[in-house]
Amino acid sequence: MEIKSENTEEKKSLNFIENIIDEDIKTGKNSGIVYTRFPPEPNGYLHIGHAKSICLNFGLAEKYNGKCNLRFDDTNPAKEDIEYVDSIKEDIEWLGFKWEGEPKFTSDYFDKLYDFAVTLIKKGKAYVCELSPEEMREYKGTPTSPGKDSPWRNRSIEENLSLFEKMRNGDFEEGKYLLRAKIDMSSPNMHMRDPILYRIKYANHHRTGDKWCIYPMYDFAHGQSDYFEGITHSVCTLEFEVHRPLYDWFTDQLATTEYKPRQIEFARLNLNYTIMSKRKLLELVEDKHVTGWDDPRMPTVSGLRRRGYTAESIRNFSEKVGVAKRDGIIDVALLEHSIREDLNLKADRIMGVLNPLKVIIDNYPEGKDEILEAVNNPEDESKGIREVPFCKVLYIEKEDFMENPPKKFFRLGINSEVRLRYAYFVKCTHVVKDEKGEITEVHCTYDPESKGGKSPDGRKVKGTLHWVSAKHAVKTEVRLYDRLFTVENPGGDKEKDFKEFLNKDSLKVNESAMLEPYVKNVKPGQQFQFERLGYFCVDKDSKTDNLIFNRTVTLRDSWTKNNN
RNA sequence: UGUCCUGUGGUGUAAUUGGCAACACAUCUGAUUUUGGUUCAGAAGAGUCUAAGUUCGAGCCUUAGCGGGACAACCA
Repeated sequence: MEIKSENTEEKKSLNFIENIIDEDIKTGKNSGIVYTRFPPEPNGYLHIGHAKSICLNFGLAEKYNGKCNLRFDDTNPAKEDIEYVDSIKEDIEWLGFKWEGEPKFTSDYFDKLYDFAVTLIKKGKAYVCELSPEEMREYKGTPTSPGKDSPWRNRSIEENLSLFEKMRNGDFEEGKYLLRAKIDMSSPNMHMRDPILYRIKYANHHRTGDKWCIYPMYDFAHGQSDYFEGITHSVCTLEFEVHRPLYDWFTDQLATTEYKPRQIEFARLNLNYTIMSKRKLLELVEDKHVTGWDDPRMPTVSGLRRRGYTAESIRNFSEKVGVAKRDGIIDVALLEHSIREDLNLKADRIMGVLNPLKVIIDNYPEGKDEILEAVNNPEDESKGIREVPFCKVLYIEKEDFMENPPKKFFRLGINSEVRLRYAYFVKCTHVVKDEKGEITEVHCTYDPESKGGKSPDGRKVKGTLHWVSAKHAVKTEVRLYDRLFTVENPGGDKEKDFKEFLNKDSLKVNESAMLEPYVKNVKPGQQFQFERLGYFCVDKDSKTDNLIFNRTVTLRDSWTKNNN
């Protein structure tokens, strides 16, 4: 009793899907197997909402010793493209997940699905309909009023069989005929009102080419694909909830054993100050509001990656947001917390000045250089130290100097003393201004005894500033990103287009930041903390002679936050 | 004038199945600090949408309301 807590790892509460799986395992459903799948349509890039789904599906498989397939839901050749297939694979791998075997494609099952359709026709459960789109709408009814039977609903099985075959053979023009399931036109669930199984589409498919001119609809493909692959838990988002009876209807027709996949719906991820709709993201790309799918302001996986988000931070974030069935909006602050938490431990620190202000140390010998030592990462001693050059003329951040500072300003002001990190204590004596009254030089004296930043006589200073030696500084481009939208829910306004809420200042390019010479041989993708400023990563377009850094996120800042 | 889903601090998720509402983020103090970062200590903030009922006891069960969302693409 007294030692019982030893291995009583406090039980982490399960989400509702895990509860369902636990129950299924307990009752031996589907032989206790857990097999999930992530089924993107290759019509756009993956975003952070997909990342949540990926973490969920692959995570479930890992947790329960199961498997997870990657399956491209490619039943609509008009919208899909191989470019998206490739980016999706790349993103999933980057996130750190491995799908079972080869990637699967719904198009792999076109033959099987066709055969299944024929079987349904033979059972009298499907028919060829020739209602026009307008008529279809009319016959379908509305959510609050029942539909009515199609006049083509009672063709003979032979006729249906022959018409369907002609549809497949390309004997009809596009849109002329449809294959529909015969279910119930008066069902309160619109999806059960004789849903469309196949439509004619003379489009070249990115995998099957011109082999088919009829393509199955989502509802006629998804559950069946799950079934063909042996999926046990088919996790999808809430909007498919109303499709579930249809999912079950088809898989019931297919099932010959005890095995049957089960669809479970959860609430998709929403983030404030951003949009998650693929259509809208595509619009931003096409209208050039951003530079591409991987623009660092985009909530896409590739955008976040370029912005400097780590896979681990995204996985942690997905864990933190949880899984449930109620719709909500997550605060981006949680995402930002996740990346700071990760980078605080991983990113080496360097000093860089975004808005340089020249500092001249009057009592420092002209022409003298010194090499100072700086700690790379105070959170990780194994990262060691590096050398930073120091000399008479330096740059500090403009914001770090005020002629008439308010009382709690710990930084540099006339007659005040601060520490230059890893260097010396300096005291400002006077400033030089240009004709416009702008400060152009800050003159200081330094205390030679305080080398390394240690107070020689126990004297304390409140502020520590980052700085860069002017002579050694590397001028670089730094891209400062801010949220893409100015309002919390840009997609939520029924009157206004979401693009009206675009933040005009979401990108500020600073081409004259000064960085310590350590950055000379950085490579794209490398990440750093610029001390006191934030986390930055080397952009993919960065070149040795033309460095480009992206700001991933600022450091938490309790000073500016409380002062404006 | 329908069907389905869903209502717990500012936000998101819990409460091991009926036992005095917990965790994270955000917020605010204070300490430490060669990053106004990190870390540490602490505070404030919900009585669980409403009403009635069952029960010794309800966030969990029942009923009725109310709020939010989804569904009428030959999209997924």
